[in-house]
Amino acid sequence: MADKDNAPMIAPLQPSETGDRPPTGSGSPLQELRYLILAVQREGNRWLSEMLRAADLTPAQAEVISILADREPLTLSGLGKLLICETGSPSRLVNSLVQKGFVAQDSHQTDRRAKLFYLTPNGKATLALIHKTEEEIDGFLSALLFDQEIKYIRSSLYKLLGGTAIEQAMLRRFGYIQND
Amino acid sequence: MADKDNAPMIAPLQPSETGDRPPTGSGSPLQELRYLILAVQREGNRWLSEMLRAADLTPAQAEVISILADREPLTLSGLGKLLICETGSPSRLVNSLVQKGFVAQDSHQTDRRAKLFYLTPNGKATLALIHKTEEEIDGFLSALLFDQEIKYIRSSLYKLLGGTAIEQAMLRRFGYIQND
DNA sequence: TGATAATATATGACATGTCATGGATGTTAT
DNA sequence: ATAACATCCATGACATGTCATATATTATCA
Repeated sequence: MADKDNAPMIAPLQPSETGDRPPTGSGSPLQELRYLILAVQREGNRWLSEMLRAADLTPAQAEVISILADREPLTLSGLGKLLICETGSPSRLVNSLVQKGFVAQDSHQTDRRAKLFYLTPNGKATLALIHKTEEEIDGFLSALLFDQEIKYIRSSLYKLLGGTAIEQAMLRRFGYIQND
Repeated sequence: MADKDNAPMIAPLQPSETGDRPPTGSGSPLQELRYLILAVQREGNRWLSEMLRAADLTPAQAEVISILADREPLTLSGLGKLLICETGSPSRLVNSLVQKGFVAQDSHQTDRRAKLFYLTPNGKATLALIHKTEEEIDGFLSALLFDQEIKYIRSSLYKLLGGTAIEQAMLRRFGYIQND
């Protein structure tokens, strides 16, 4: 619009709102991939937030409830080794669920430093929406991606996690590692 | 404190730290994919943070500088249409860069609501590290992924963004849309 | 023109994510 | 036993991300 192909030295008088595309294409395909992963994560998180709002849950909180439903009781430390959304010990995240009445705690039998967290009945009640949400996501993904594509992406992305702590969390969560 | 009626019926005598793997495998391959994307994004962001810390920049701040380097001057609104890391108008994000002296602003010629932001010399100086960081990421990705894998992932992930605002941002950033 | 809607920006509010620190408790090595 | 070390947890600090709201300015149109 504002740019003429034969007037490269002259700054546009009415610059387009998002500027001109850089001449060389500053983004390599690899940078594009990096931002693409960011974009999908962000967009997915917004969608998830919206769906979980009906249960007064954030995506991170829903991940905690989901994990507890499968493996309670867990300590903060154990939970931290399973969470993908956050590293370290999820003190505040779990506390927000205690505040909401979805999670309660017991003292640990043999380690007075640790607490054991488990779902309350109200917490378990949120599982209906969480599972419905997960199914909706499954439906969305399987409508857009062939099984073969999913396998390719899965194998490629696992390569990128090679050797990291979060890879261990993924493997613990999805069945390749029994425990720790 | 000890046992409530909603506590698990049988407390494991020696619970493993991360609990037992759920019998049915609660995560479908599609849920695994969802968490995998989250995991890669998180791990990448931590790595990026670490590398950019030498320039006192966060990943989001580096994205702003990168975009401005290619397309300055931009308004907040124009920048917001190009940013992947954040939706809406990045007031606070850009302000943090003004505070650090990496970005300055002019008044817009024809719209008194808008401001035009551009890089200061100090801001341009950070591009050396930003580009070095991007090259390091490119090297990492190309060492682990074949070109064909990158194409597959790219095409699959773009499908997931179909019709969203962030897809427009990706297209504007990476050359499929000239302007707006 | 005048009223209405749309846009650009700023900011409060809230919940993350990440790192660092510190206190309490448990484990290990001597 | 005990001193050194490691682990569990809580919390302060900082920068996001997201949404909602408020204000100023511009665009639209009856």
